[in-house]
Amino acid sequence: MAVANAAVKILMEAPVPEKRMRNRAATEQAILDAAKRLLAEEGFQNFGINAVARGAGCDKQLIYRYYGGLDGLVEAIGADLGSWVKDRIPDDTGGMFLLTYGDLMERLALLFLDALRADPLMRRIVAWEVSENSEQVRRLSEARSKALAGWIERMRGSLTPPKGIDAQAVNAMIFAAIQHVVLSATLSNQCAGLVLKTARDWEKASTALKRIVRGVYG
Amino acid sequence: MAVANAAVKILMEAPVPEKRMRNRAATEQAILDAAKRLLAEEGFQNFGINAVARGAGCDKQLIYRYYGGLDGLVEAIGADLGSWVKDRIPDDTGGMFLLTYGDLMERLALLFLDALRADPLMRRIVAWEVSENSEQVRRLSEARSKALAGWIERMRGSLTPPKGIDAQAVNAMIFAAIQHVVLSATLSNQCAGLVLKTARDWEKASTALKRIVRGVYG
DNA sequence: CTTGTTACTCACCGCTCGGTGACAGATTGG
DNA sequence: CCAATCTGTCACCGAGCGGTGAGTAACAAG
Repeated sequence: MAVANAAVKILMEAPVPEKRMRNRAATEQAILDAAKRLLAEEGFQNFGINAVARGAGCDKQLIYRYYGGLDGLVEAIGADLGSWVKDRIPDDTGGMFLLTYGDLMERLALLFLDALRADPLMRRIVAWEVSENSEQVRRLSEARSKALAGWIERMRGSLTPPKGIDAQAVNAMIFAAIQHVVLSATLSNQCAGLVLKTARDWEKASTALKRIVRGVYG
Repeated sequence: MAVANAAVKILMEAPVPEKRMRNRAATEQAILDAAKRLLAEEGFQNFGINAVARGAGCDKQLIYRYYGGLDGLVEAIGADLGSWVKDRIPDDTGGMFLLTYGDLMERLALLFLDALRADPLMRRIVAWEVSENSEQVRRLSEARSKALAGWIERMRGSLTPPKGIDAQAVNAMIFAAIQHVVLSATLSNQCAGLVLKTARDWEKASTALKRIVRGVYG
């Protein structure tokens, strides 16, 4: 029995020569990558110690040792979110000069829409934020909020909103709309009766978004 | 040991004379109520057969028998959602005549905002919709969508949107904004940097919403 | 080679989950 | 009266979860 098991073990491990080395840094990275991949692909529902360890191909004990458990790992994901800003800032303003606050917000809204559509991890985090209120998700939420605020700040330049308009409240509504539309469409290809499947459908959404922004800021 | 257990059992059951009767209809209702309560209060995360049975004070076997499992129970909740429409339709138009499509949409938006804020079950369902794509939530989502569409239809009357505007897309954005703002605020008292705690804060949100609607529809 | 330290694995714990089969007591029909 | 049916309870299954303590293999220093 023991002999047979040993034989099986050898046979199983033979075609896997690329065995991970004894390398703490690499293992930590593998764990973090697995966590992000798992969260992005499977969502927060089945996100747990066992699943991450399985995904990283190591023992869960290492997650406790290197990250202090799931909480610490989630925090590490949050820290990684800071890089989101850098990746999403285009070098130029898309060939147009942002003369007015309306120009800026229209561009920000469309950029954010596309960025969120293209980023499954960020989408899962947003969904998590509106579904749970644990300490974990609160820190993650804070990191995302900071990253987003920083992104907007860097894009804003010196433009200021028109007087007489509560831009913070209006912008919150606009960004809320984008987030919910993208989340809803990702899972069900529609939002509030509006089908969002083809590029043509999304054009409609963009147009509506522009119209809303322009309606408020001119 | 067995004798001691029996004694304990008698002692524990003694002060509970209000034993539920043998009454299938009442038990079914108790299960459904418990399910709705649980979903509304705890969210979909810990929503399961065991939890519902515990909440209803009966054995989970009865849920399988009477509803055919969790799926059937969720479907029953969805069927119940139809009553949402009736509860949320005010008899009058709030003392104002809805002369324009803008009037209508402003009123609908504000009504929907308040209704969602006041309805924890509906909020949990919306959060569920953007977090999971199981068959369960898809049916629930469909029921909610139908209820909402019917509600809007009955409020709309004979008003039609202005030409040249993709009202369906714009309205989807507006309703998406409301849903996300309410969800986010419920769990974290803020949305996209906008604090939403006091009635004063919510006034700001309402004002912004009105401004957006009026900006589009005049 | 010996001795520690570091990186990593394994076996096991208690618990809850969804799901099922067997059974007990009340009710009803003949 | 017995028998069937309905309502409800209970014990149990395998599986997966988060978490932990003990052990093992690689490496560096002496």
